Amino acid sequence: MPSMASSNSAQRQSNHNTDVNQLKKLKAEPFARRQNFEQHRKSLPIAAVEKVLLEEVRNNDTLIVVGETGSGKTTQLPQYLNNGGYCRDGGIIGITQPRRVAAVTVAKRVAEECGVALGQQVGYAIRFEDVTSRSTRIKYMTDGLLLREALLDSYLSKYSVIIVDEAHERTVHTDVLLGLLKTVQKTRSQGVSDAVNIDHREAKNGMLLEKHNGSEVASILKQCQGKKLSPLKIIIMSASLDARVFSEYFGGARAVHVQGRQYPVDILYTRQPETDYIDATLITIFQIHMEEGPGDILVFLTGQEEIESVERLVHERLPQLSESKRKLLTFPIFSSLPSEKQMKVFMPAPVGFRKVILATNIAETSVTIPGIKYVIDPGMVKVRTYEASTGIEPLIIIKTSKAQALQRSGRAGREGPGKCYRLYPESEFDKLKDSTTPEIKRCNLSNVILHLKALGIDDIIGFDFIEQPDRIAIIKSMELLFLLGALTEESKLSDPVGQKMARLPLDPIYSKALIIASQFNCLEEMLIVVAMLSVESIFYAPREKLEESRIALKSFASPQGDHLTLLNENFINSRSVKHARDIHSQIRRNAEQMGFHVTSCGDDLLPLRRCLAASFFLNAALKQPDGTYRALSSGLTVQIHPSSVLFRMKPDCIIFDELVRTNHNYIRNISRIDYLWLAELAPQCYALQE
DNA sequence: GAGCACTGC
Repeated sequence: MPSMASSNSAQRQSNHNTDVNQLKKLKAEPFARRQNFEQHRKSLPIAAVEKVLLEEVRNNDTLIVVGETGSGKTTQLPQYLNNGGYCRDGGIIGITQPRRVAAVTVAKRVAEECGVALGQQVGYAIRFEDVTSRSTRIKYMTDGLLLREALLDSYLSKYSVIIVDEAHERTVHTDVLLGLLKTVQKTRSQGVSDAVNIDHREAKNGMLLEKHNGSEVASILKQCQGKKLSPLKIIIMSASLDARVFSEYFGGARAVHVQGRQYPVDILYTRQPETDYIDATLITIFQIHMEEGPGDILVFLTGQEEIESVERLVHERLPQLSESKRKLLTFPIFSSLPSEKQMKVFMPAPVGFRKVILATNIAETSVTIPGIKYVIDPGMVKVRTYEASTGIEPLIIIKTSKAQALQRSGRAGREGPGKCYRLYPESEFDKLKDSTTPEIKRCNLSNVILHLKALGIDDIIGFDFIEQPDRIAIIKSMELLFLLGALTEESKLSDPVGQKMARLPLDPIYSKALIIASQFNCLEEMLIVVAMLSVESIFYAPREKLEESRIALKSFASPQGDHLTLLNENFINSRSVKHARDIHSQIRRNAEQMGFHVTSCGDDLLPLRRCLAASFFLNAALKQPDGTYRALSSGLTVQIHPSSVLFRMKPDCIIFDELVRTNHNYIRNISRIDYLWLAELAPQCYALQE
C-alpha cells in the first residue's frame, strides 16, 4: 500500500509538533492548533487532488468522488468548495450523512479546522437539533432531514452544492434523495426562467414535476418568487465498489478516485466450509489469543442471542487454559443494549488483558472501537426483509456481501496492520454478491410514496429510482395509503388528510391516528401513545433480573391493553424514554402548527380506543375458538405476544401495532376494541353483513 | 409463555 510510508511519516511529524507545542502552550495555543490542523489537512490523501477536484466540479454539474476510508473527503471537500467560491452568493454547501453522529462529529471537526464556532460558518442539522445560523455556509446533515427540507422548499434553493456522502450504503433516504436531486438539478438548470414566470394559480402544494413543458412546471413555491435560482452542483461520494452504478444513473457522470489511507489487513480464509460458525468462531478466538501478539479481537455475530451464547462459551472454556493465559475479557455490543453497557467496549483493557468484542453490525459503521487488531468474520448477517403479500417484515440470517466483508475487515486496519479471519473458503468469497441489496428493495414503501406525492411526484412506478422497487410492493403501499384516506381514487394526495400525514415525521398509520384523535378530543393522549410506539420498547429486562422486571412491569398494566399501559415509568431504558420525549415534543409542535387542538379526554379513555380502532383497523384480529387470533386483513393466524398485558385475557376483538414472525406469528402492542366499531369507523374496509 | 439486525424524519 503506497500511502503507508507517507502516513507513518506524517504521524511522526505531528507527534513532534505536539511536543513542541506543549512547551509553548501558554502563549501560542490557538496559533499552534491552527498550524497543526493545517499540517494535518495537507497530509491527507485528498489534498493532492484539491485542484483537480475543483476543476472537475467547475466543469461537471454532477461528480462522483470515490474515496476509501481515511481519504479525508468528508471533511476536506466542503472546505475546498467554500474556498473555491461556491458560497459566494449566499449559497450553502450541504453534505448529507446516513447517520446523525457522523453529521455532528464531522461538523465539529470541520468547524475546528476552520477556526470558527460551531453553528456559525460551519454547522449541522439533525432531527431535534439545528446548530446552524444565517452565516452557515457548510452544513452537515442527515439525508432524511434534507428530504424533509425539500417538502418546504422543493428546489432546495438555498444550496449551491449538495454532497451525498456514504452513498454506497444505499439507505432508503439516500436512494430517494438521489432521485429528487436529479429532478431538482434538471429543473434548476433549464426550467428556472420559465418556472419563475408560471401563473401562480397553477401552482399547488409545491409541485415538482419531471416534465418541464409549459404549465407542468407548476412547481413554484412562494419563496422562489423573484429569486434567481442558480444551477445545482451534485457530488456523490462513495466507497469504491459501485461507482459505476452512480455514474450511469447520472448520465455517465465523471468519477474521480481518491486514495484512501488504511493500514494493510491480512485476510485469512478457512480451507473448508464450516458447518458450525459459532464453534468455528470460538476456536478462532482462542487460536488468536494463544498464538498471536497483543491486540483486541472484534467478532461479527448476527444478534443478541449469538453474542450471549458465544460469551458464555468463552467463559466456560477459559478455565481450561493455563492461568497466565486466562487474561481474556469479553464485551458484548448491540444497539438495544443500554448505553452504560455499550460504553464498556471503549474502556482500555487492564494491562496484560486482551479484549474480545462480540458485536452485531453496529460495529461495521455506526461504532468505531479503538485497539482492534484482529477481526473474526463468520460471513453472516441478520437483515430485515419485506414480504409484500403479508406485509410482514421478517428478520432473516443471510451471507454478507463482498462489500460488507471488506468493510468488516477494514475494522482491523485503523491503528496499525491487522488480520481478518473469514470463516469460509476463498472460493465462497468469490460467490458472494458484490453489494448488499439496497434497502428500498426490501422495505415497506408507504412513507416513501407519501413523501414523493407530497413533493408533487405522482407517478411512483415511473419515477427514476436508481434501483426500481418491486412493483407489487409499490401497489401494496399505495393500497394502504388509500385505505387510510391519504390518497384519492386517482392516487393523488388527498387534502387535508394526505397533506397532513405527509407533514408528520411518523409512520402513516400513526399520523392517521393523530388526525383522528384531534377530532375525537384525545390528541393529548394519542401524542403520547404514538411517541411511545415510535421508539424501541422502553422496558428493559436483563436476563439475570427477569422476574424482578416482570413484577415492576405489572404495576403499569392497564386491563384495556398495551396502548393504555404505555400512557402510565424501574426497569426502564432511559435512552428510549428520552427518544420518546423528543418525538413527543416534536409531533406536538407539528400538530399545533397544523391547527390541531391538543385536548385531553380526561379519565374516560374510551374515545382513545375508538381512535385506535379508526386508525389501526387494518391490524384488527378476532379470537378463534382455539384461543389464537385471525388477522382480518391478511387472514393470517396470529398469537398475542407473551409480553402483552392481554396475553392471558384474550379479548374477542383487538387491534395491534405490529406483527413479528419468529416461531409463531406474534402480534405486539394490542388494545381491546369492540367489533362493531370497525364497521362504524372503517366502513371502507368492513361493511356490516346483513 | 417469547427473545428483535441497523438506521432515519
